[in-house]
Amino acid sequence: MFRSKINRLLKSESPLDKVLVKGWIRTRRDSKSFSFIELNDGSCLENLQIIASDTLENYSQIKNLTTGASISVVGKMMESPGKGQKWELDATDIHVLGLSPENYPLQKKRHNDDFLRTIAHLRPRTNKYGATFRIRSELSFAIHKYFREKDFYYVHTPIITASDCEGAGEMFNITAFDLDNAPKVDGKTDFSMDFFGKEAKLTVSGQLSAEMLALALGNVYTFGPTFRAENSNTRRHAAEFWMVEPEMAFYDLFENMDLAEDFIKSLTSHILSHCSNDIKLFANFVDKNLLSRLEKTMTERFARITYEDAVKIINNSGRTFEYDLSFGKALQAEHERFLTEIYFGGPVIVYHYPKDNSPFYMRLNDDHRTVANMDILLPTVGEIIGGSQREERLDVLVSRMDELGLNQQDYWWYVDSRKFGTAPHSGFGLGFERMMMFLTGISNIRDVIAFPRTPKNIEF
RNA sequence: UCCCCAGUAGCUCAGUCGGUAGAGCAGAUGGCUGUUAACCAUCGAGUCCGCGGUUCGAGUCCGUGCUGGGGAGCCA
Repeated sequence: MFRSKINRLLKSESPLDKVLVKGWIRTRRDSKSFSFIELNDGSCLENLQIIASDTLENYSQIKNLTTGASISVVGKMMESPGKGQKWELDATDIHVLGLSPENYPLQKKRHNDDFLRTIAHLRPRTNKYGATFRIRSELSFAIHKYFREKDFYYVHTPIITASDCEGAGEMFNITAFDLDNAPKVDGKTDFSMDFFGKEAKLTVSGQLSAEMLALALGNVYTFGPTFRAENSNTRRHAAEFWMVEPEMAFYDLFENMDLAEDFIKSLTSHILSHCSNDIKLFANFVDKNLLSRLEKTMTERFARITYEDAVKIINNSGRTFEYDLSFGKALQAEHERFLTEIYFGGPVIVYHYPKDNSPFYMRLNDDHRTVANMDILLPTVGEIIGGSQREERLDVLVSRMDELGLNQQDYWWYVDSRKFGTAPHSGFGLGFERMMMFLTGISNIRDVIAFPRTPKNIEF
């Protein structure tokens, strides 16, 4: 017999004679001659109310079922005489698939996020985390849909890499050596004997590879896992996270910004229309300002200011900040929050940052002191996008690499792309989990990843 | 890595001045009831995070370690 999903059943226009559902019990209440069972199968936030009559042959067993138990139910779906739900399932047959003893950690009341993190294997069974992971799935789909409709190609870039990309960010080493017995030369590990014949790492970005594909296919994007071995202990950082990195041939910085802004608006709109019930949960219980913030993001144009103007605004704000700011200094978290949460009260694009402290691949501006890059800052989550127009001029690129002390040999193929048919191009990286945080109001990145990896945390 | 906070029943928490552990929820039993985190009664439930110290006596004070969280830095 075909198993129905609860999300489909609840949308039914008419009663159904015989349906089969399977799921987990959220709660059970007794009445005089029957028992109410709230069943959830993960297909939606809502439960299906099951009526289990005492005429069922295994009623004594059913009466002892507790929160968390899994069952299979055959019955007739009819209009519910009670308030609070349109449909209910009058069971003709209930099979118990798995019991849930009294020490089942999840109860029908609210738990806090700290505790749920310690039972990451069970928390998807709660309303909030079920909703989170359904939205995460839908957001992934929305990304592919967006780019497909714009004729971008989805490309896969290596997860194992030999170059340390931007030189920024600690990387995880990977090796096939037995670490207690690795070959050595002059006291140092001899990576020429290792699997790849040189030191290998987990990628921190697919950008350099994606550029090569953009310079062949036109517009491309990557969407995959990224790794940082930074000892970051914050609610916004994880050691393993997902990043979306579009890369577009013949785009300048401003076309790059236009795409990034449209992308964020489109994803927001997609989730609001396709996950409305799940989003309502977050609007009601997690963040009261969620809907107005998302609405504003979709309809209003993002503010755009240069880094230099940002510095002026901050210094003329009349506010005192912990860190002083002048040209050349990095915007601190407190400055970014001021811009996006207070001064503009919405998304802000800050562009043309100082050349110093910028990576070698960002295109040098004509003023020779700034580069053609941009960050997009969102209220509550901070930086969600970092992007730039890439340096396509061979001579400028090479002198920048020299300036920063990078070895050209390590990037020979990247430099090659500027020797043969070089072209202006641009791209950006969007932090997928930070987008999830923005859309749900969830304040900790550990709560938008099923099994998060952070320093000292790899339990699940 | 630095600064701050926390760790008590399966869960959420209380615990006064240092005097030997107590509520709600969950569970079990009984009652009531087309219920909505149902309700009422009864019962069982503890390595008070670990180690060391002060004290006649430590959940409580001191030191230290571990774990978790918040903020900062780094970034997406």
